Amino acid sequence: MKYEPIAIEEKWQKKWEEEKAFKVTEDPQTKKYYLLEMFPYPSGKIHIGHVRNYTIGDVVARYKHMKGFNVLHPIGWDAFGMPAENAAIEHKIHPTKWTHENIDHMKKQLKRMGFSYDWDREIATCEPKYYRWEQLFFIWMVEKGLAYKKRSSVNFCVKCDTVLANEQVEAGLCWRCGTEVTEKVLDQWFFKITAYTEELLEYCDKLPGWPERVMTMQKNWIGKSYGCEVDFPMAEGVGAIKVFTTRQDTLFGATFMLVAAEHPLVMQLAKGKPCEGKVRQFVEKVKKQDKLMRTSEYYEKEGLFLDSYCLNPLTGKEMPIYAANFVLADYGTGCVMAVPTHDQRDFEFAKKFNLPLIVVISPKDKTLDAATMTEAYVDEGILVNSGHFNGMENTKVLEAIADFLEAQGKGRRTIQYRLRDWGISRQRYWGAPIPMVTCGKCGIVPVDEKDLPVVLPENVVFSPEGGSPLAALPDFVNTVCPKCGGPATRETDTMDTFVESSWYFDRYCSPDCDTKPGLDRAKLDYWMPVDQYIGGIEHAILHLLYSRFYTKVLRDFGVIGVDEPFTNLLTQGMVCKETMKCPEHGYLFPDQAANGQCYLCGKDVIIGKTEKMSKSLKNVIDPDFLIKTYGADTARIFCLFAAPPEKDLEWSEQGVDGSFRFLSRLWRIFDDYLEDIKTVSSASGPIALDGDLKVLRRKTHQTIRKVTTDIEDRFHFNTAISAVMELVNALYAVKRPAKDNSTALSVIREALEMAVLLLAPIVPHITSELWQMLGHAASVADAPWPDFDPAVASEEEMTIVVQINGKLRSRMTVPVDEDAEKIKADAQADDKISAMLKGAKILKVIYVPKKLVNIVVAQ
RNA sequence: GCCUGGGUGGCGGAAUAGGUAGACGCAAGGGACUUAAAAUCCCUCGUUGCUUAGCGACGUGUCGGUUCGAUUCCGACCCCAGGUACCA
Repeated sequence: MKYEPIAIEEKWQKKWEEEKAFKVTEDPQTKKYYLLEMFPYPSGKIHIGHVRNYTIGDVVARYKHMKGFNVLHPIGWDAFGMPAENAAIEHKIHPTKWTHENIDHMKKQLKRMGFSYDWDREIATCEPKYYRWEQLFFIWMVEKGLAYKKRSSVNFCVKCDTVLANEQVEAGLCWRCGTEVTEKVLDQWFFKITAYTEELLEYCDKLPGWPERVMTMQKNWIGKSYGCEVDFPMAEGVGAIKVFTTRQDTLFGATFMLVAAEHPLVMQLAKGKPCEGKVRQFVEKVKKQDKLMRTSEYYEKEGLFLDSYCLNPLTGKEMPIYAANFVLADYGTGCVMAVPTHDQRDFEFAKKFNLPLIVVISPKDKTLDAATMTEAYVDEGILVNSGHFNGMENTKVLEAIADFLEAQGKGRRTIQYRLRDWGISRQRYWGAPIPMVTCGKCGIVPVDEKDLPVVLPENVVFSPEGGSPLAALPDFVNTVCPKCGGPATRETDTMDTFVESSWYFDRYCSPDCDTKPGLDRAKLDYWMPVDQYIGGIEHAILHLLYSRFYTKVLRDFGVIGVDEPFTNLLTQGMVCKETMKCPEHGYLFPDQAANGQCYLCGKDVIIGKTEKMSKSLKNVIDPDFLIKTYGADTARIFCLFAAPPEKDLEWSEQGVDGSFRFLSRLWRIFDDYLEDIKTVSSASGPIALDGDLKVLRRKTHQTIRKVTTDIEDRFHFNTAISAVMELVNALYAVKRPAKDNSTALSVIREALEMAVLLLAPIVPHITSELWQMLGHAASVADAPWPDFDPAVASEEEMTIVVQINGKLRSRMTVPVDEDAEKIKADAQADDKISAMLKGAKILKVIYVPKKLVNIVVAQ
């Protein structure tokens, strides 16, 4: 009988669906395991990146189930977001329709992959029954001061009359019409994530199940730094410019002051002075520069003197004040003291504007001359020109200068964080409405809890020059004030989609709960936290940090009982592919660029950078062709075999044949032995064997050991699969035993059964079928994970490598329990070795147990 | 730019606590079976040299260091990828 993957897969998928095979409920008697993969945005079709992510998760879910856990493995849809709105503008299709069609299609694709989801828990974040609770939490956050409004700037295209996402800005121009992007200041809603900074930071060291690198990234993102806030009094008039610095050791060398161009202080200082007009022009120009670019080391440093001076608080010297493009308004105080001798950017600026340089840190081995310096001296050294701090090491003087500033009342120790509050306002349609109302009398008032949800209206018009569709709907905008009953207007901004993804894992625990607060505490207490979260490394900071924050907020509301949402995190690498672009028609899907030419105009396609697969870059591969040609099992094993999960993968179909061939090979050897082994039972316990049967049985148990640790300890499915391939190769190598040799056939049967059990989480369809063919009534998915017998798995001999001065010279085979001294002696007595050692002086002999002997000789 | 990772044969990768570099698979070449093809099975397969059943040199992005011994640890550099707060 031939391996027919499509028929087998459809048979088992139908059975799983009918039986709701993966439906779970709380069971206090069984240990729970909550396995979660990051839910997908319903962009249209699943791509290989999804297949990889969800296959990894499915293997772990199925493995844990076989290990006896009560496994929660849910799926849903991150259904709000910009692509739906873009589709509405470009293809005149309503986001609701577009989203639901995409969900329907992608759901079929996921089911066709055989993933073990509890589909009864499926959620879509665009449904009012989901986001109504988010609106409730929003109101509570407003009450607690955790959500507030403040002025903040956005990218804006005047022609399209719309706010642009960073992704929609291409080289400073609007992606749709090419108009230059401008800055617009709006009143926007923020979540006060900074209220939890310290706790978020503290728990970075309390989550051992997270990858070190993600924690490092989050810590750096929060960016706690210790320093001083120093007052620089204005030379004329009153007041002082406050500056945050971590380098108070260089304070005596501060010779001028830099203010971020967009800082309000800039226009205040220039006001009424001859330079006012030029300053205004400069500020406008800088606002258009990309923030990333303008702070870059290589970007032209620009500045403009504001015709004002402040005083260095320690030297009393006058410092000219400049507006500068390389200082950012939103970090620290937006003002920077410039120390040109010890900061490269300040140095370049000083040279350009011919500003004074004072050396305050001197290297130990030479003297610096400010007049002849060609670059800033940024290393450690001894303080000079720094009053009574002269002679002290700069790294040790930080505390002393901080004390001095505090004593003099000229500054104070402060802690500065890089983390900013989370701006959640979006001037878009396809998102959860913010449940607030503006009343002329009462101000900004929350919608009454009983009036939730504020449902997103359907009857909107989309156009490229649209502005916010919600703001154009009088029926939606005009309402009554919940407080005074007078006329009022609704908030027309919607929430950032990261808000939905900050609590969807809670909702999965009680997806149908329709009583306040939408989360059933008893069920959450059973399932939460997520035991294993799996998703792309690209979410290392934003999504994961926001989810951690939101969890703490919900905890403080008493809605949930955990401090952190995810106990263990696996960040899988991305599936990447080169991008393809037509000079006229923009990015192209792979099948639109056949033969290197655009399918529309025939122009040569430009091959771009290799980047993560995403719909906006169109460098996606639809896995349908894999499933159609080879079946879901091949697609699954191929994705896993290609690389370990945490590694990035540049997409290539090379090797998919090999994966299919392996499954066929497994099938064939089963088919071959099936008649002979049907009636024998699988080998178990100690059996006296020799020859290739002994080798096979040892290999079988070594494979169980290897696969178990590869999955359990490090999720390295590629090496687990290799190990099973080796076992199958060993099965092929065994001489066919006679039909009445039941001992031999029981060993064969054991090897075959173990291969099926070990592969069951990876390729569930073929293994279900083979398991059934062996005569098992129960599903392989419910079979217990096998244990190995250490006695059977152990080797009797080992290979010891013999080196001379670290170079491999010979090998020998010795019993595993051989005495160390005997091994060392035997190594030196070895024919090849003794010949090479003739006349040499042996300095020492190193024996690394079970590995090698290294004989060190005089050269 | 900044923060975080990564770089090993023709290709994907393996080497789990510093100890045999290249497991397993793909591609390629050769052979068996076949009228033939497909499928299958077997063999070879890092580079290079020599006196070629064998023996040696070189080899894990580049350069340097630590060590008896470095893909693994340290330093500098190059390249690639992710994030960079409105893609998700």
